[in-house]
Amino acid sequence: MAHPNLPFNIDLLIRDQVQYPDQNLSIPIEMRQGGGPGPSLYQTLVLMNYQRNMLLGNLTQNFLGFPLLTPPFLPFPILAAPLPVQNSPEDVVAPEDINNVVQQNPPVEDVPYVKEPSKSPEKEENQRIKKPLNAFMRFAYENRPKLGAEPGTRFAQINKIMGQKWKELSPEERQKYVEIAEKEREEHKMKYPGWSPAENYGKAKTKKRTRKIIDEKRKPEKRCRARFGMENQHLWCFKCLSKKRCTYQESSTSSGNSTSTGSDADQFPNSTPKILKILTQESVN
DNA sequence: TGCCCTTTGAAGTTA
DNA sequence: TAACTTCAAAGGGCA
Repeated sequence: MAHPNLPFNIDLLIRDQVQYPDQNLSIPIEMRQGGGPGPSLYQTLVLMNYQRNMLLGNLTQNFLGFPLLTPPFLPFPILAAPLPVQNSPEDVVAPEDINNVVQQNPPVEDVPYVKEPSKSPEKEENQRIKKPLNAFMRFAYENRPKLGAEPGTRFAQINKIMGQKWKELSPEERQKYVEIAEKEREEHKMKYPGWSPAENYGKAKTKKRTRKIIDEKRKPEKRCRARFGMENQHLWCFKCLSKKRCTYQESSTSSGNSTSTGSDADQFPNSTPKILKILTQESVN
């Protein structure tokens, strides 16, 4: 049976692998078809590798019309040539010639490594195209190590210093980083045409920061510090004491038992119309 | 395990 | 067009 998406007969390939098990093909025995139902591991790997190369569009460097299998996708070197679908008998590489053919067609080394799509958030994090660094980020990236901060210094503190140093830069020095950032941005556009930073929305690890800002705008008057004052810290919730988000706020937010009967604007006096919309939607939910 | 801290700026979305 | 939102980097602290 020829696979409909393959330009060669994979079953013939497997058959040939299986027909000459004693001719030192160097294919691990566990990767040969064992006679059971379904494809063998080797067959599966061939298919996976073919699909990968189709995705990469890298079909130029191959032999007998099929890209070579290369690490890290296969734990062993390719030792047999896949066969064209409409192959004649002379097109078939005899098993004893396979190693010669492979030597004349060394595995492609410069195939870019593209990870297979994965459902895991961590792998998605590694796979997504990241935003190019802006001028300040480039400056901070290069100068953080030079700052010589003591081990254990919080990055929040380091970045405060970086922000201060950024402001202290002369226009000429700052322009240098602006130009680097612009160049990188252009290269990024060339490399990923059509990509938009919005594609990463919701994928970054720090995506919740804004929610906290919204929450603080939402009920700034209800935090323990504001409610009871610094002199009454014994009345604060433990989260406020440890400088975390106020327990009182969280409970009043989630329970929805607001005592206010006024308008949305009354409930969230410090909110902009946009934030009000978000907040009122959340209140309904 | 993953959010939080903190900075500036680019680029997107929304009103 | 202004205002707002998200995300780039870094690594320790903390729930």
